[in-house]
Amino acid sequence: MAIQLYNTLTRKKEPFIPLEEGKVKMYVCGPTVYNYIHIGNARPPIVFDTVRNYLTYRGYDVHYVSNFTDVDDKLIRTAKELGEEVPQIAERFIDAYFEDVTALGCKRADVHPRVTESMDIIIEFIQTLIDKGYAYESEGDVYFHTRKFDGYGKLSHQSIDELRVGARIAIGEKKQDALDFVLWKSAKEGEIKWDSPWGQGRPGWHIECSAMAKKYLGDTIDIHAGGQDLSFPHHENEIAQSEALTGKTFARYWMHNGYINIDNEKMSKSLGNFVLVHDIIKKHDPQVLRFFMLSVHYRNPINYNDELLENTRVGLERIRTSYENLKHRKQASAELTDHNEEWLQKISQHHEEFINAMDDDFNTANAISVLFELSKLANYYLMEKNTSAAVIEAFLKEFEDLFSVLGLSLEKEQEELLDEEIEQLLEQRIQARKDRNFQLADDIRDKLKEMNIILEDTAQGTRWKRG
RNA sequence: GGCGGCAUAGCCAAGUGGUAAGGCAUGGGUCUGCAAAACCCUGAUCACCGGUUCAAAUCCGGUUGCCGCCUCCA
Repeated sequence: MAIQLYNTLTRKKEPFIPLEEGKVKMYVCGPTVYNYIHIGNARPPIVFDTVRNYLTYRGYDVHYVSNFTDVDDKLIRTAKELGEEVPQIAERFIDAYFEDVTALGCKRADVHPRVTESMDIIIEFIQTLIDKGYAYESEGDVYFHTRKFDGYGKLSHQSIDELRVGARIAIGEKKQDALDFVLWKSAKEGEIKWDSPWGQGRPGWHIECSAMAKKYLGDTIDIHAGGQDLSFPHHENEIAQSEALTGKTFARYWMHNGYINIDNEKMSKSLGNFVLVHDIIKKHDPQVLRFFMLSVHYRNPINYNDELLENTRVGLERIRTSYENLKHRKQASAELTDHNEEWLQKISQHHEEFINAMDDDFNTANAISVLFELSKLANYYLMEKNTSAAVIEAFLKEFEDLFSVLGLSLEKEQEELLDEEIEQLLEQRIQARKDRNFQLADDIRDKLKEMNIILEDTAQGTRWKRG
C-alpha cells in the first residue's frame, strides 16, 4: 500500500504518488535569517528532514530544496538597529542556522538557494507575470493582480470575497485592489537594492519561493511544505504566482506542520515568548529535542516546557540503554540456533509496525511507540541466560535502521576514555568484589558517582557510564 | 465576520465504528552482596447534551472551553 499523506489542499489523506515514478521533488520554506531560530522554527526542518529520510528509506530518490530569505524588511530593520549591513547579518544567521539544525540531526538540503543569489530569475518571473497580465507596476512597485487568478483561495479554502471582508487587509494607495500583494518593492533611501526594469528595489516575500522552486525543481513539484502559518497568505500567493505563470499545477501535495506552544500559546518572535535552539542545546542534548518533536504527530500542536523535555530525555534514555545492553551482550553471545526464528520473527513484526505507522501520514508518534516496544522485547530477550549472536545482531540492526530514519542517534555524544585514576579505581573495585570486600567496593562506587561515573554490575562484568 | 484545529488516566500522547497503543510519574513485587539496569503487577468508559447504529472516544446535530489563520511569522 502506498504512503498516505495529508494534503492541505484537499484536507484529506491521500495516497502519495509522485509525478515521476521513484522520484520526489520537495520544497520546504526556509527561515528569514535575521535572528537565531527558536524551537518553533526548528519544527519544519526536523519534521521534513524526517519525511525525506523516510521517503528515501522507502526507495525514493528525493530532491530536497529549502531556501533562505536573506533580504526583507526584518533584515533591513535588524541591520539598521545593529549598525551592520544586511549581507553580514544574513551570513551570520545562516551559519547559526546550520549549526543549530545540524545539532538537531537535520541533513543539508540538496540546494539551499538564497534570494540575493536569485535576483535574475525573480525579476524574470515578475516580468513574465506582467507580460501575461497578472501583475502591474505602480510607482516603482509591482503587484500581483489577485483577482485575475481564478484559483485564489483554494489552499486556505476561502473565497476571495470572504477574504476581502477580513477587516484587517489594508488598502495601499498603490494597489488596485486590497487583495493584491507585492512582487517587487521599490527601495527607500539607504536601503539595500537591486536594479530592475521597474527601478531599484527588492523582491516581495512570496515571489522568491515560486522562482526558486521552479528553477531547482521545475514547474510542478510533489511536496511543498512549511509551517501552518504559511498556508495563508504565503503559500496561497505562491500558488497564484506560479500557476498564473506556468498554467500548471504548482505543488501536488501541501504539508503543514503544527506550532510549538508556550503556555498554550503559539511561540513566535513577535510575541516574544520564544526559546532559542541555540540556548536550549547548551543545556539539553539536542537529540532529546528532536525526539520530543517527533513524539507528537507533526500536524498537532506541541506544548513546550523544561519538564516535558526532561520526561522525554528519560524515555530516550530507556531505548538507548536497551541498545547499549544489547551491544554489551554481543560478545557474550554464542552461535545458538534455538528459538532464533521465533525472535527474528518478532523483530520483523515490529519492523512492519514501524513502517505502517510511518506510512500513515508519517505518524512518528506511533513509530516511536514501536521503538519502545522493540526496546521492551530486547530487554526481555536479554533476560535469557544464553543469547544468540544472530538475534542480538538483528536487534541492533533494527534499532540502527529505525533510529536513522528518524534522524536520531543511539549514542550519546560523549566521552571516549577514562582517565587513569578512574581506570585504577575500577580495577580496585573489581578486586574488592572478588574478595567480597563490599564495603570498599561500595565506597569506590560512591566516589566514582561523585565523579559522574555510574557503575552497573552485570553477569557479564562491570560496566560504567557517565551520568 | 470567514476558515480551521483541539478537548483521551497525575502529566505527555496515539487511536477516528466493535468495548482505549506507548512514554513519564506513583505504589507493590522479582532479580542483585547492596545498587544500577531490567522484568512483572498497579490506573481512564475518552469535555458536556442529544441523535444514528446490533455496536461510538470514533459518525451527525447542539453546548461549553481553549487555540490558530485571515497582518510580519515555522
